[in-house]
Amino acid sequence: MTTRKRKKSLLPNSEDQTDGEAVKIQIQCQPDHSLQVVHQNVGKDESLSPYFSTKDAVRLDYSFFNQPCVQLAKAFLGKVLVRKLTDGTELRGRVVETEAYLGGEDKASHSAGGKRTERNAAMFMKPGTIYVYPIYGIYLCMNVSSQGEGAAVLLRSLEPLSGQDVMRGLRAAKRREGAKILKDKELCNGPSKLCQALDIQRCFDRRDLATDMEVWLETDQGDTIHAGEVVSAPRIGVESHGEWATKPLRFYSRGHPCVSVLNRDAERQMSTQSCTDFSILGPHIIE
DNA sequence: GGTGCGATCGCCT
DNA sequence: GGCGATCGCACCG
Repeated sequence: MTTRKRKKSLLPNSEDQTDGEAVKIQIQCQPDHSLQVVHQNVGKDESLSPYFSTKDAVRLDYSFFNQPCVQLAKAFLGKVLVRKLTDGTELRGRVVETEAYLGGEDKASHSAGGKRTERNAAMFMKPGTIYVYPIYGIYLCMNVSSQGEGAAVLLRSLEPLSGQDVMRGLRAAKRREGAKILKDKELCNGPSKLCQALDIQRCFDRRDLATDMEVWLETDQGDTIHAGEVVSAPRIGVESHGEWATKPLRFYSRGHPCVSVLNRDAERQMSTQSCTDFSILGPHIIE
């Protein structure tokens, strides 16, 4: 068995973003599980947009979001979340950690028991609908509804790919003066952190990730996650919900430095498991 | 690095 | 009136 070490330097840093010229950065998983950093200069006229798909990046539509919750939560891993600010700046981050909230019998879900309120209405809307809600009075979390009544996927962590300096500024605005400068891997390593870093606001609630002009999801050549690299673990912060607290409905990219909380037990268990458990594979995951 | 604790307020009962 | 799908920071080893 080989173990993969991901060096810090693999994370693109702010120097990769040059003034006035877009630089597209990808970290690609190679067939041998190694990683390759790819830089591409993208002229202004060719800047990526929802209406400009290159062979490298393609916007995902309703058909992607219209899949069962657990499957969608895994399928999100490796995809690129893009946030276009009003000044045209595009912030990009690759999804490395998600959680599935199933609704119905899932007691940890805001929509448990089919409970529908003004707050969680987006969870019952069509797959791809964004559900943004405030938590602890001061933070926001971003979910995306999936197939299934009241089911949604919580986006927990991103690997910043471009716009890191803007993200740093957005994050710093919420922190005390004199706080240490955040490293790239600290910009989006938590559900509320990614909302701050990408300027996802409350008003994004109920918007459609498949068609919105300011936020969308892309697939690119670097988004393939190998099944053996996906950790399934209990969700974070739902300890009070009995047996549902222990179900392995959190998914993250193993060994990735941007994951918010590691679960060493789950990682150890999968090391001893056969890699032939195809039941956990999403459609984009290859062996 | 890991752990413990306080902040802070909308939502729901 | 109580709680929470979190975070930052101080403290400890």
